[in-house]
Amino acid sequence: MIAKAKLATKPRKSPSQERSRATVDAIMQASTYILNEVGWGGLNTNAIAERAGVNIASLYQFFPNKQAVIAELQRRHVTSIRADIQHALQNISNQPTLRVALTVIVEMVVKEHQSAPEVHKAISEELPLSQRCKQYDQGEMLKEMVNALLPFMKNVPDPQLATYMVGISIKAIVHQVTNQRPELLNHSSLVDELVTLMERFLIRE
Amino acid sequence: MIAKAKLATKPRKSPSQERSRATVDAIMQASTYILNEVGWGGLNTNAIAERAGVNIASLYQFFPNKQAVIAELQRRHVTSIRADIQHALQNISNQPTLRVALTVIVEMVVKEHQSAPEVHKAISEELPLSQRCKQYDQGEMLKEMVNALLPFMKNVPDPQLATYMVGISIKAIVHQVTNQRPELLNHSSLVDELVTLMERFLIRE
Amino acid sequence: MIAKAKLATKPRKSPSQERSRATVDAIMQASTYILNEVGWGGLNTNAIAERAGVNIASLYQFFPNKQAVIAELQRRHVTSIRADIQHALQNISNQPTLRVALTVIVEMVVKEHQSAPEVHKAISEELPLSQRCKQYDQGEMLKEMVNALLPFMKNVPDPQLATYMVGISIKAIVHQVTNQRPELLNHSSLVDELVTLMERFLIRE
Amino acid sequence: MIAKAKLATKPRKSPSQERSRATVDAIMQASTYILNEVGWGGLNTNAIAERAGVNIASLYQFFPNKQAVIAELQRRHVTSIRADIQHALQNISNQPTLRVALTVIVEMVVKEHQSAPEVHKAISEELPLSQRCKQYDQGEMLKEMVNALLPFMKNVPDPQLATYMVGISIKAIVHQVTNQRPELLNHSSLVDELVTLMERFLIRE
DNA sequence: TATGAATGAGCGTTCATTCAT
DNA sequence: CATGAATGAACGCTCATTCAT
Repeated sequence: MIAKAKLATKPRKSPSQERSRATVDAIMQASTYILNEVGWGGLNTNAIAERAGVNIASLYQFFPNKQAVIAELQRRHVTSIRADIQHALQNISNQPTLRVALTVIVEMVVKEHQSAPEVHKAISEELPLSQRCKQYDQGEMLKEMVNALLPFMKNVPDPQLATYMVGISIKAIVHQVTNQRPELLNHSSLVDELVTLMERFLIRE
Repeated sequence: MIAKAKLATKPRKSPSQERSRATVDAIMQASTYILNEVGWGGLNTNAIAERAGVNIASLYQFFPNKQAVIAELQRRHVTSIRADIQHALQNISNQPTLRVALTVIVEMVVKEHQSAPEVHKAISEELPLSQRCKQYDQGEMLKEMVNALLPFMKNVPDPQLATYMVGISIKAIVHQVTNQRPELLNHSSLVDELVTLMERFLIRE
Repeated sequence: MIAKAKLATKPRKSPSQERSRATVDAIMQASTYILNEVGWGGLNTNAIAERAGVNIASLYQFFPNKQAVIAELQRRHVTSIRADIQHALQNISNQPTLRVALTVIVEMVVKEHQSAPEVHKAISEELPLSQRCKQYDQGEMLKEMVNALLPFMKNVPDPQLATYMVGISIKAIVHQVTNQRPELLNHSSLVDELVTLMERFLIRE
Repeated sequence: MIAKAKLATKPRKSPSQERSRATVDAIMQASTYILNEVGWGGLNTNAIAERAGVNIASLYQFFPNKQAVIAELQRRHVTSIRADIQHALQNISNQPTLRVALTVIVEMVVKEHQSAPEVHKAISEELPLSQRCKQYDQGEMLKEMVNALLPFMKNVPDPQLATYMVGISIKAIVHQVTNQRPELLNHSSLVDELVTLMERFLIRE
């Protein structure tokens, strides 16, 4: 018997009282802990509740189902970095040179990975892609990035495509480096090289 | 109680007769099917056996546990593309220009994604990273790529790092495009642009 | 592949409400029933839960595994008779003659076998010895028995050994008689003869 | 669902050929090994066959089912010691004194435990009693023992009962000592004391 | 409302036994 | 007939979720 289901992922009620918020926070923290220490296979609602120190029935008073817990986990992470992202993107156009603009972007992505590395790692490495919130990976920033970078480009036949490629590359490289060779992030040469990779691609002379 | 365990993932018995090889093949095929149609969450040994049309106990005569089934799935995929990879890598140095060499590499990666796209997608998008075989993601090809590309580079301060970055970028972009915008692969412009991205990074004049 | 494993046998949760105590009791009762009616081979957790009228998952909320159920079964039986044993042992020294003292002991053992005969039979005949709780067979009472009987002995070269032998004999005879020829227990001659066997061994004139 | 079944326990065919005998022997040896090293819980036909180095289907050509394997194991053990037992029993009446006669019996029982200690331990400690062949525990020797010992008894009100008790005691003590304190068997005092226990019970002056 | 208890459905795995070459 | 393969029926145990106090 093979079946697939879609469930509501909205939190059941907004934690208005302090007590409630603490409970939800504990659930989020516990979920992150388990994802990192045990992995996706160990992430079950009973374990989350136990680790969080809340009763399993309480968990279900704040979340309609397991999916909602996972969704909230991602929503929180996205929210926590969205401000940074927005801020960075808006500043890009004001930068004097492409090099500076790209540096801003790269550093933003790095920051994104370092702000809550466990959460990020848990989400990006343990959650099967089918469990991911659309918003999470999907760069809404793409359009904004295109607009921001367009003025700097020279001889780029398809700016949209180029931006797409640039976005993917930056994310992928920063992600891999963060998880496989974090020591490289300390040497500025990585950021430099990343910026160079993009710069030479977007300005072709 | 939170615990993590590692199990042997080697096949239990290698099928010697043809009948059993068919059984194992059916298991592999069924696993792939389920990963694609239902996702990681629906991949359980009973479902695999049922879909494969074999008894669950037969599955366990050839695989000591579920992990081993998953591992074999990955092993087979890696094996099936390793030949192509080896061949491509050995030919790189013989290419006249960097542009041609890079094109060979990119096309190899594209081929890798297209040879068994469902398997590849299933493994790379559904399997939590902690379930992946080490060999799978690990680019042994990195060293070889460095050697092959080194003669072509100009003004690259850290060829090792550059190659690492190039490798990640190509994989990431081809992967994302394959899964999100497969129509782009038909227009040669993507490959062209990818090659351009790399070429301008490795030859800086 | 041949392997042996030891698992924790401590109860997982102690039932705090009355409802759950009833559940645990039902599980114990069902286990005893199955051991008696079907035997060790039929003692599986699903059957226990079904017979107890509780959900299988409930069973596992109070017992971490099957072993724990079996262990608890034994623990309860031991506990239920320990009081009698203690009481009897403490009274031995106060008896006027060896004959009376031995009678007390024998009657205690008989009582032990009759207090919960099904449980006792199930445990002692169906449980492979490797499944037994250490405490169960282990006579802690040996030391106490030695001390109690010592003053009565005459010409016994090794009182320790003699007590050991006496203990084994009483248990074995009562056990076998209980299970094979229970009608003998009604005739007081058996107890008499048992006492005589011991008396003549411990007082040699 | 609770059910109980009785199956035929006769070997399917007598191993006439040499090859066959070797196979059966290997199966017996493997069963004993597993019983001792893993216990009753690990004794399954697949494991037996694997350990014996024979195909599982071959096992079922010599034994109709698992019960038959177990039965044969016991039958062989009984057979291997029956000669000794018969011999000893027939000699009892010819002994000059009760003390010598009892010594013969005790030494016979000791020998029985030492002749194939693993087999004996496996059968007596791991096999649930419901798996035992009737013949095994059941002393047919009882009647013979009564007859043999009767001439020596003095003032024993119920010789039948006394013999029954004596038989149980000897077996139980030797068994326990063998398994718990084997070092005691070397000191002759144990046998001496055992004989004394019986002697003073059967001759009351 | 917070909590201990409960549960249906199902998953990973085993085992006694039979089939087919 | 010896062997690899196959299988039905369980069994131990878990998990997402709900009930009841």
